[in-house]
Amino acid sequence: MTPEELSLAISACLKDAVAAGEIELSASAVPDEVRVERPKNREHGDWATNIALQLSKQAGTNPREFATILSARLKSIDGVSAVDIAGPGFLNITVDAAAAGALAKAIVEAGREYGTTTTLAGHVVNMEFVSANPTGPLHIGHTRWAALGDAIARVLRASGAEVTAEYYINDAGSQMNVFANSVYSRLHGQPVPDGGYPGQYIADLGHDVLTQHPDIRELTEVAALPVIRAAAYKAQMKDIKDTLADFGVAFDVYFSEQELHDAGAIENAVARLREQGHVFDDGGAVWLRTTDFGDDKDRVMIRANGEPTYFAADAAYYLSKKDRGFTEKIYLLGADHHGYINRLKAIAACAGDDPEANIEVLIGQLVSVNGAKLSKRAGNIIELKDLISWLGKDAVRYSLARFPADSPLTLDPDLLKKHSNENPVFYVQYAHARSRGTARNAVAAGVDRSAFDASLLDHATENELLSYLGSYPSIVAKAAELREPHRVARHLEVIAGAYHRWYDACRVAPQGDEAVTDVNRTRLWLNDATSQVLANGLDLLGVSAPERM
RNA sequence: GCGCCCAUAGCUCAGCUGGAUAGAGCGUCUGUCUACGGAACAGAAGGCCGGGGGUUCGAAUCCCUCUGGGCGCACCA
Repeated sequence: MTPEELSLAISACLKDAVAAGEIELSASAVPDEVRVERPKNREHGDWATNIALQLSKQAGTNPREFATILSARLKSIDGVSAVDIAGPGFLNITVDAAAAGALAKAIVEAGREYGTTTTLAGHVVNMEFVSANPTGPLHIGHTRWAALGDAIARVLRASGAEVTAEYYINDAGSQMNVFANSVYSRLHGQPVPDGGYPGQYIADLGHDVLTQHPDIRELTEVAALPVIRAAAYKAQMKDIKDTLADFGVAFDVYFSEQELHDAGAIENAVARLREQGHVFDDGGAVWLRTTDFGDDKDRVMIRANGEPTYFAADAAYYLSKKDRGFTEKIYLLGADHHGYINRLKAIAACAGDDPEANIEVLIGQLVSVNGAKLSKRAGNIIELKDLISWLGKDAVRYSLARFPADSPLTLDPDLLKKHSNENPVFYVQYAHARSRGTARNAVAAGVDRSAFDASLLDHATENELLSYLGSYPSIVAKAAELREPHRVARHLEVIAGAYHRWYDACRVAPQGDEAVTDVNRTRLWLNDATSQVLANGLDLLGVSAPERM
């Protein structure tokens, strides 16, 4: 019995009680699923619900009386062995071992599908993240969004959503000229101009350009710059894509801002928004009246000099997403961009969309290193490439994915550089490796999965492990709904802990020359079910599940 | 000045949107140890959940306020 099945059954009992007139409630007040949770205290049964406390007031009765009526019906649920009323009106439910244990077999049979749901079926999502400017390598500041955004995309897909992961390349602005100028200067052995890009990588890019265009230094500045700009951009973009690939992050679409300009999408966007009645002219500039939709001030789209603003490109880009059929556009931005939320939402509203439903801006706090913010001047910029080579992809991804985006994160570079066991990723990965090792040993000792008797999984540690495996799908669904993949990571740590305790208490393989029994065979099912859940969960975080460590 | 985010164990952080005695990892201390790989397990110490009010059966969680941090307020990109 899974917690989902139990919660559905409880809801059915509630509806029956209402229909029978035992409880006075309107039908709409009865939830379709009654949340059950795992009590911290083992004496409080396997599952507990506070539904009586929540609904008794509406029902015009007191919680304990409500609980008493409901518990009489809950006892008749197949697989429920006891129902107790505790404290102010908690219902503590105990499930018999056979009903709980059946889950082990179900998980193994579901395989990679276990944990996937259809809770977000029908959602067509555009998930934009990273979108780092192509003027330099990815660094630790981008790493959080890469790890988080990719995990969110995976969790959404696991919940049935259709997700396109997208990277917006800001390849149009004046920054690209600054970028080209910087490379040009380094090519000629000159210091980069004021406001240019410092850093060794600029010189390295210069070398790249030089190998492709050996005579580049002979050209005049005017002739050389466009060539440099194109070649350096290409090389830098390749570097970014390679790094992301090493990090296990795959984008479905790399979207070029320049192509928006070239296709006339900016003018088109202005015209469309004007049609909607939200564009006005003032002081020679063209404005979008974003204040109609909660922005602090109206935004310029076309400057008085005729040049479009970055904001205009944003609007055109939004319309592109809309035209491509995405009902939900998710933006993952750093906290330094939180001022964009209102104007992005206003764009959606001006385009005739519902800013509540069709656009979602997720803001993540910036990563700091030893309390200092990251800056080129402070010299504490750490490239993603370096992080991966120091720690490995798995440790980096896991340690960033196990925290919610809105928690400020402080990293210690010394700790980062040493490959330490302090990272819980090893705890989880080890649990997986250990379960695989256990299976290998069991098979070698003649244990197979030819028999399964769920009632034999009656040890306290088995009860605990089964309950955590059982709540895994709802954790994934919750993670998708809230865009919080860290919930999956935390739950994996809980499962790993329960597995290690079970491992210590219950052997799978027979000891010495003992005969193989159904206890061994049934435990192998549970062992393999745990491997499966850990592997499925780690995959959602983009972390590997090793057979050996 | 206005706005958004944050404050929980010595450190890094969870806390399932209001539930039972606030948790984990690391660090410190003590055990398990002829072992299906110990990267493990059991236990101890460590907390006025930043301060103060409020809401109710019940608050780390919701509301108000103060304090202390981070970030943002362009015809830049």
